[in-house]
Amino acid sequence: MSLVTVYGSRFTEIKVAAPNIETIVSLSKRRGFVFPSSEIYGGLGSAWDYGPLGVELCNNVKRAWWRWMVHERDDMEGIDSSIILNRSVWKYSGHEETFSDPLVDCKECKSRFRFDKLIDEYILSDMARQRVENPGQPVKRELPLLTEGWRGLSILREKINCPNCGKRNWTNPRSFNLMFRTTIGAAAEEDDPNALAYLRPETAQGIFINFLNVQTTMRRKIPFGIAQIGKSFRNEVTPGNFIFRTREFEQMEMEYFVRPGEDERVHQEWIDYCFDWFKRLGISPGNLRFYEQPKEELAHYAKRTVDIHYRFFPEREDEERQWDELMGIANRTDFDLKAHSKKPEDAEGKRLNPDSTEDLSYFDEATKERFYPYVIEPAAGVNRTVLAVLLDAYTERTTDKGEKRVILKLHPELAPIKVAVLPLAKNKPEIVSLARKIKSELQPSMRAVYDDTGGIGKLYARQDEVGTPFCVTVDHQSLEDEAVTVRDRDTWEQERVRVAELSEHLRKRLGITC
RNA sequence: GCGGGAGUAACUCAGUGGUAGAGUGCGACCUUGCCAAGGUCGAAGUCGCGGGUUCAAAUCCCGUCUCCCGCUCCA
Repeated sequence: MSLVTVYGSRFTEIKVAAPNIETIVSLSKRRGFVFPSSEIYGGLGSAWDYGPLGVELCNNVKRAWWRWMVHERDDMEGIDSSIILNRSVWKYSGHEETFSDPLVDCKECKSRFRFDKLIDEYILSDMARQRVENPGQPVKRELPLLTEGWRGLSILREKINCPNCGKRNWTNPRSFNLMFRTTIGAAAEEDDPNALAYLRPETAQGIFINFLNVQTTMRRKIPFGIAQIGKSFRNEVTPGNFIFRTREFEQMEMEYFVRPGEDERVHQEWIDYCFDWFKRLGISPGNLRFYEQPKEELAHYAKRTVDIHYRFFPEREDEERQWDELMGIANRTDFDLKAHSKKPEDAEGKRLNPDSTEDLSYFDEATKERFYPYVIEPAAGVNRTVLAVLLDAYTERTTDKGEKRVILKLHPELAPIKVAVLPLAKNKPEIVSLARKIKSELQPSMRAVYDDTGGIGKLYARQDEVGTPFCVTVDHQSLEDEAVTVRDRDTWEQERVRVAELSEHLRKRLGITC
């Protein structure tokens, strides 16, 4: 097939804009990617619905991840665990206790503070004061830190003034658990502790509790991983920034089980492997970076965590604040498998987990050793990935006529629509029916649409704006030479392709192999 | 939760007490046929919601919800 440039580039400038989130929100709504949820009832804070194009994009992101993470590897299995799990899962994973923020309010000025932080600050400054006042004397720590309970309450009441207004009139500390609660059983009372259940705040626990099921049924040897994609729910104190932080979100998580001692090396391998994935999705490396979480920020289960950041907020002045988390790759050690196992005992021989019926340790046949595997966890958000992909693909181009054109340079694998078939003359029935026929023939192997409402320029512009990689135009000549024009979204170059070879031609350029 | 800003058509917005508007987009038809062409016609908003003041409220007042920015927070 010969490359015939029927029509050369007609743009004078390509401006890769640094779009702010507002631009993407507007485009998303206008073109059917993302709608504000429950809009006709005034909306629901921080909830978004994916429209016809958005759901295609989401599904494509998930499919790409699954293929990269599961199908292309030899050491991976997938599962889909339920969202509501036995409450004990969250008790022993530490989420019931740790996944919450204790807050107090100043009744005078209505300011709100983290209770534990106030106490910690007071104790540290009190210790500093002792050092100054009694140099050389042993320093007395006034009270235990938060991990030992609410015993800081009297300190708060007696010694801490509101940092904002200086008064001392506190509410009781209240625990804001980030897990959504519900009750199981239609007739259960809302506050019945036996009926209490949580919506999962992470998909990981569903993997840990199935570790043995997967390992034995699939006859897996360590190292291997289990992947899962699914919804999670967190009652965030401050959600926001479009789909960046929502209370309901979708995660793509994988737990990779390794022998203790090999965890640090494998962790680093996964960090690099994951970074490559985002590059593979077409995201510019200049908008990606690594972020090593400082020790004090680490989650309760993590030994080391490295995040992959995306420059979500390029409009912010403070360079550091332009970046935020896209994916976290954590070394969770053997914390979770051990926590869910019935075997481990404390110093006095008492079982640490009296509720579990299984021991989730692994027996290595080669070395005849039994141990709890360490876990490396790459966890990414579907929604954040979609947002990053949209931001990164957004391009503005100024044509010769000075018109601004929006082009979404999505990776072909992610594009909601792969090809649009457009008749050049819609008042010629032969051309229209040929175009419709071509569209029908492409349909089974790729997402294809037909459109004839408008001049050709408008039809191209519409497809550019939603990231369709290819447009196929059918003209008078097509009726004679059985060939059509394939127009490229990024270069606007055209080539003539025989109809008989069209499907294969497009599949090749789209990278569709199956 | 506090402070500030905002909410009018699908999108971007004008409209400071007197009949609800523009551009874009959308639909139909005519004309045209390779980068948002032109023309004609059309659909679409109880001006976020509730109350109050007024002869009359998108507009003034009170309440409330939502969004944005800042504070606080963010496995």
